[in-house]
Amino acid sequence: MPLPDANEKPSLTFTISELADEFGITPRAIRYYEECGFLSPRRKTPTSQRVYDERDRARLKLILRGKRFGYSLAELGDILKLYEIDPTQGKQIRRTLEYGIRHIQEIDEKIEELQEIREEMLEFARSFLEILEAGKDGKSREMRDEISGARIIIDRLGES
Amino acid sequence: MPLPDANEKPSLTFTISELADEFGITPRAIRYYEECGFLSPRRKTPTSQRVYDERDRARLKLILRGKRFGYSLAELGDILKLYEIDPTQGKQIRRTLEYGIRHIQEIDEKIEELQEIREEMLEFARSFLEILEAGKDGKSREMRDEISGARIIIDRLGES
DNA sequence: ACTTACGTTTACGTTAACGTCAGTTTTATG
DNA sequence: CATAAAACTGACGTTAACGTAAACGTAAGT
Repeated sequence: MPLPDANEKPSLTFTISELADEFGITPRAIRYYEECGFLSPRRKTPTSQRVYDERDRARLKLILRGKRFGYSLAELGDILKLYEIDPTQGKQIRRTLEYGIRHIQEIDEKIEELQEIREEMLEFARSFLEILEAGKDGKSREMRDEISGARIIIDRLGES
Repeated sequence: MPLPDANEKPSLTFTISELADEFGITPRAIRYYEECGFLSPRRKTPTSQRVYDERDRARLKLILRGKRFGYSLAELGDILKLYEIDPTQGKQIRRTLEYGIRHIQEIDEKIEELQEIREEMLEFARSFLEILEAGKDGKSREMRDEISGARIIIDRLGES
């Protein structure tokens, strides 16, 4: 008598609107990503509801993260492929690894650029603030408090 | 007799296609940004050629940089406004400064997120590489060289 | 002055990434 | 079992961000 396997993966699953709510998007968007071939949730019958598992969720998260950094869905397709390859299939392995490394280097460049932008913004805010501080004598008490509050925040931001 | 002012700013100027070439975009795109109100190059007559100066160039650079990080032109509009305000106009100053600070904090969040992604990618590449190394006995000399080359690169990427 | 390359405006075309119905079918619940 | 809530499948609509073509003016070299 085959007992029901107690070792069944408890792997949680999600409905389409659960994921949509969690990530602040619409079900339509999720279906669209499937149209593009980026997701392939299970179904009991070909017409029944989509069942998303952790893996699907992770992929969706990746997609949305990529979008926040300005990647188009087409570009994200390439990145997603990285997570699909079976490394025992020793054929395109080299290309895959190279692509992965290049991708990491791209990320490094983005980080550097962001740090430059950060410095610029900070510089801008500082000079802005200096002008404010120079003319604060004529200002109200309230205004002077605002200014010194901003000074504290900006100084703190300048430390990291 | 007014002499021609020898102190004229040598400020370099650019044509539309000079900028387009430099940044790898089309003149059409640059005109479009002007349509959106993000650029306002000088002209000798209202119908003659556009003359871009350093300031215009800087703004364009900012726009393109923003786009690379996933901002829409609409969002970039807000950021560009930051660079326009006259800080002697002590009215919306507080809002401006607050917006600037918030923007820096957003950048910090993006940097953090990128660092997380970087770690993930690196982790992925490492485990990928380990599988390769595990089965390298049966591989050709050439293949083994590839693998150890990748190992060096990935180890180096893991240090920073 | 002539040509040639570049610039300008106007206006319509295009593509990605969904939004928005409408009509139908599943799934959950009293 | 009924019925309401949620999902499904087309299919067409929309918006941002340009592309592209036509028709014309202008600046620069020969």
